[in-house]
Amino acid sequence: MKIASYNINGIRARMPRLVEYLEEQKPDVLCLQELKCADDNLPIGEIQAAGYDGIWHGQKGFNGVAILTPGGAPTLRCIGLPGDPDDTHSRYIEAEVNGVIVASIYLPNGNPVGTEKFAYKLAWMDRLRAHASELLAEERPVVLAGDWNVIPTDDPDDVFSARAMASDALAQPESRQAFRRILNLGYTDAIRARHSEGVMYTFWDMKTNGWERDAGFRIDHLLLSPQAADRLFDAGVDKDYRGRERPSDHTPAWVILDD
DNA sequence: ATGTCAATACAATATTGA
Repeated sequence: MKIASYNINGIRARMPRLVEYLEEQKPDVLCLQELKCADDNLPIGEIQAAGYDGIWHGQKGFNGVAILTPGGAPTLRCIGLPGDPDDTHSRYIEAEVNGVIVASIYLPNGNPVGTEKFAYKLAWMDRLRAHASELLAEERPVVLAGDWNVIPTDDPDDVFSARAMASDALAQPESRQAFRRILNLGYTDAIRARHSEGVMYTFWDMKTNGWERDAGFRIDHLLLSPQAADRLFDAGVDKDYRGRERPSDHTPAWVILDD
């Protein structure tokens, strides 16, 4: 069972990349982030024409998450992260697919540090930790997949330049601690479980010509509950989609679980 | 290294968010 996560950065603008990914990689589950699209404007017909269906939580202009599966939509478990009824951002959707609980997460970016945006990021991560803890109590396979907007370490295998990112919300000690606190509940970072060393970037900035310089970092993660980690067969990053025509600034990351 | 890109409001360019 291949479960992939792809920050698509505008689903309507990226439909060629999305359809190509579905047809070439044939994921059993694809978690999408940054749809930048209202619910009614999602091009579900083209997705269905590619043999997939889905559930989604869109938003006009920015944010938006979805979970796609072949041969019919997955079973929806929840839309929106519990814990703050006033949160209007579409950043969380959760489904069940073949006995596996799968979440598509678009964690707040949090820049610039020191503003309400950074506070929102940390508060959102607190809520995510609380929910992740409740999911663990179910003692079932859980995959928390998405754009976590956290560079886990200063290791060159995680970030092209720790110095360049030192004042960025993605690399702050508070962001990293909040990420570790979720891991420390008992989740496994699937990419590093399978590749303890090696460059595994998932994002290259468009502003700074990051792709051409290989100035990337690792912010798309799939966290596995113990029951999912028991079944971890492989994990990786489909790097070449970042180099294609009109790409997203992210590239997909994935896990394969034993059936 | 202050650059690119998508979406929106608006109606050719500016703003927002990343």
